[in-house]
Amino acid sequence: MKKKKKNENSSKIFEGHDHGACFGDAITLIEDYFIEKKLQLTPLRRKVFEILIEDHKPLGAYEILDSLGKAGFSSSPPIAYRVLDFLMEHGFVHKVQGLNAFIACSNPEHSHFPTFVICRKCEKVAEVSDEKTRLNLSSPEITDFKIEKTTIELTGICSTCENAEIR
Amino acid sequence: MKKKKKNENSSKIFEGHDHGACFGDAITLIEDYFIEKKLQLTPLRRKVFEILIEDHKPLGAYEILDSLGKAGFSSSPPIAYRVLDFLMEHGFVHKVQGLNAFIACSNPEHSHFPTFVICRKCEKVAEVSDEKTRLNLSSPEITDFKIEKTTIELTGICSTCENAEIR
DNA sequence: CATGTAATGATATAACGTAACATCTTAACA
DNA sequence: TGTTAAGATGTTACGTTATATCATTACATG
Ligand SMILES: [Zn+2]
Ligand SMILES: [Zn+2]
Ligand SMILES: [Zn+2]
Ligand SMILES: [Zn+2]
Repeated sequence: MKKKKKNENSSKIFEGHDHGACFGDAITLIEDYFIEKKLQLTPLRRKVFEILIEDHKPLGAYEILDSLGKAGFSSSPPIAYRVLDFLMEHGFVHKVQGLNAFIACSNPEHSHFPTFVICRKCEKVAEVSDEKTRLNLSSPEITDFKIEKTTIELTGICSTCENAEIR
Repeated sequence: MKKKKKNENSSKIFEGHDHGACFGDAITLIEDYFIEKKLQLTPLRRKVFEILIEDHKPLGAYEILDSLGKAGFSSSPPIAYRVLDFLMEHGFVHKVQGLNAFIACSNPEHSHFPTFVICRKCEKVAEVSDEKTRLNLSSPEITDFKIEKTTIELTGICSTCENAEIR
């Protein structure tokens, strides 16, 4: 199961990738994690995660509910929110606050404080590990505060969209 | 109008401050800015800003609407959202995404990418200038992206609340 | 069987936000 | 000064996002 890490040496966060491998790897990873932690990867939870990892972009709760409905599950709001909360607790899903939407984690192997880079034009979203973009939290202003969770979202325009805008 | 800057040498971001001076300074600042930019600081806009600066904490749009209603203004949703958008455009108000709430800027003199530090227990929120906490955005991952806006929110527990939790 | 616990289902409603259009005010200008 | 255009506010209606609450199912344990 040891695959080459995706985009390891790339400087382009919005590049494509081998999504088949990405999908398979992610499923394996969540299965293993759930077994190890003695959690139930129920059909509902699996389906929600699959919907997110398949689309590989942020989806609103009600979009997820639509998909769930089409797949034969209940599609009442609490269903989605409960499962999403659960998956978020365990680091397999993040919420993109600026879009009121949810996205499968691109790198659940790391315990991390992810940064999301969001193009306002093409609406692509990239998750960047905190190893790459790191807040300077050493300033004395923050020493009397214990950080439990971070929301870091960078909105702007990707080079592809910017080049398109110029002409 | 040259007052000593608030908390200049403090290491505690959740400390109190001279709110009378804070309020007065902020009003003066926004008045001057609006004159300089030939913008209308109308009664409605002034009132919304006063509500926020007075409370000095994040308020939901509907809380603001309540206050507006009590002050004799219309309290239909678009009123608040329009004025908030306007004040945000000019940097006098920020949205705290994690709370769906709005807060007066603590430091509108700077053009900045602010960081918000949010205690989940006492719900106090501090705005920290980007001069203090700065993202490392030099990583090649982000060089093909032009950042226009940042959302940086650190949620956790302040030392006061943590000490209270222990006993 | 009785009880407990985890997960899911279902209804209703709260909270947040916007589109569209009407009315009123201000600033600019002939 | 009256006309006009732009800016600001008001109003209705609606759309979207999220939660509270209670009911049901399934399965484990004593
Ligand atoms: Zn992640
Ligand atoms: Zn783009
Ligand atoms: Zn600010
Ligand atoms: Zn606190």
